[in-house]
Amino acid sequence: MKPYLLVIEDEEALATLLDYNLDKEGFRVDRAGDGEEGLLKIEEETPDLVLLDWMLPKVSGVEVCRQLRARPETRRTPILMLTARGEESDKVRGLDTGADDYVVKPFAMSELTARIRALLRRTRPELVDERLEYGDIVLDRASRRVMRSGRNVHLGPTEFRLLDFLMQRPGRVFSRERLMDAVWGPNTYVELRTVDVHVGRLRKALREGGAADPIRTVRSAGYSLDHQA
Amino acid sequence: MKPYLLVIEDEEALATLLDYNLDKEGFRVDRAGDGEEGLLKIEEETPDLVLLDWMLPKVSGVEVCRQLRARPETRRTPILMLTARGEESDKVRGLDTGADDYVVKPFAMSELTARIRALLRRTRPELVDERLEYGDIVLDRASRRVMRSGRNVHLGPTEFRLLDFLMQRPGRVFSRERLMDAVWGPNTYVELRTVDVHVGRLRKALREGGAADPIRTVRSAGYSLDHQA
DNA sequence: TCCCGAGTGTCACAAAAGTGTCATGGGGCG
DNA sequence: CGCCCCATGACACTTTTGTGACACTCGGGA
Repeated sequence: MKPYLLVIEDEEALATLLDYNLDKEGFRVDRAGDGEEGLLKIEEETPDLVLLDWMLPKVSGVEVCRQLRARPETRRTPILMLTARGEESDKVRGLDTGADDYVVKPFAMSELTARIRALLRRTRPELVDERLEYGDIVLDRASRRVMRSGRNVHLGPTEFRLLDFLMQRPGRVFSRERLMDAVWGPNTYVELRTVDVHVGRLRKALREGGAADPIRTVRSAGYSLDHQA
Repeated sequence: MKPYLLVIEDEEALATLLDYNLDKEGFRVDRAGDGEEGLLKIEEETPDLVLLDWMLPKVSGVEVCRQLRARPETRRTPILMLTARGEESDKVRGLDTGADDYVVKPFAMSELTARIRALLRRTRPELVDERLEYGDIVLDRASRRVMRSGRNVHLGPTEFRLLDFLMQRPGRVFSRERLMDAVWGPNTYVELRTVDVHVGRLRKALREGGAADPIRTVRSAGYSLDHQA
């Protein structure tokens, strides 16, 4: 749901600051203290964007860049470099290292988030955009509205979050546990079958007016937003 | 189907935590309280990866490492060491004990799973990859879909797991016992012939639309996913 | 304060989908 | 030519999912 950023930065103070501010801006943030750790975390879960310090212990920023560009899963992952003033700046400016953008320390947090959003919009618009679309379904976050083929669909808050989540990765199957975590929050104690009920309600609302059911049930696995069949 | 991890750790609290979290991450986990028990369990069933505490009663972590490296079945089994801060760290860091990686306690669960996945990807990519292909058959774990020559193939949960398993080692022949273990789980009491029935159902589903039977029956031995002779 | 309506979480029961066994009939292989 | 060994349809049984009903909570308004 939230964009997932990985901050690879060895300077503890800066990392904490970034962590705090980016979290406040609505990003999910994880942190790595050096290039090696960063690469590992990336392997676990591909971030939506990487904030990368230029100078790093163990594996340098340039090297991390190179490796990310070499892997198919991360070839298109945006990389934003953090550089100190004067630090190899010519090379960085050209961005021929594979990074997509850079900021020079010290920088204003607002400038950073602006650049982050710009990069994200380019690669994964569904993460920052106010509106998600799938087939004839449109979900508008700003106005909290859902339309299907132009017709307004009324959803309760839970159904709205559920659809929002499903629309971020259409086709992918999510277990009830996963949906519970994503939609209800990770520390909620609710009957798992409650997910079924809400999926049912969402389905009913989306089918209003005779449209096809856009949710696929995968027996013994979960649900996905998907073309049937 | 699920990667099988063995946790060798004497600290009850940590072991339970690991058990719980790794299970949630989709691994099958077994636990041993000391090195001796660990070696026994490994002999019973070779794990896909071993999580090994450095300090252990009876047989130490280092010794377990050594013994695993000495046996052909486990020579290539990845070992991830768990060490307390400062504990023999130089020696561990060099990984000259035979371990493939290590984490220092206390550690974030996300870091641990990242490293586990990284190691598994290195040795057994088919265990963690999202998509398997063989000939014109594509199995996508994320969307839980199987396609043959672009046509969607509907499979029940058991047939899906069965195909998943067969696709991990195409061409190789598996006995009914082996398939039973892998697909039904090691503690299931079901008639062996049931495998035949499910193979039959899988075949039927895959032949849908006139395609050739991709499963080879090896008389008095088992089945394999294979081009027919 | 009290009432009301939208939203939620549970349950129970029905329906759908998937499973395990068995019996029967072929077929391959010595 | 016989044996095994396998393929397969039938079927009773389980498991999993869909859904309507219902009781509760929580903010507004009146």
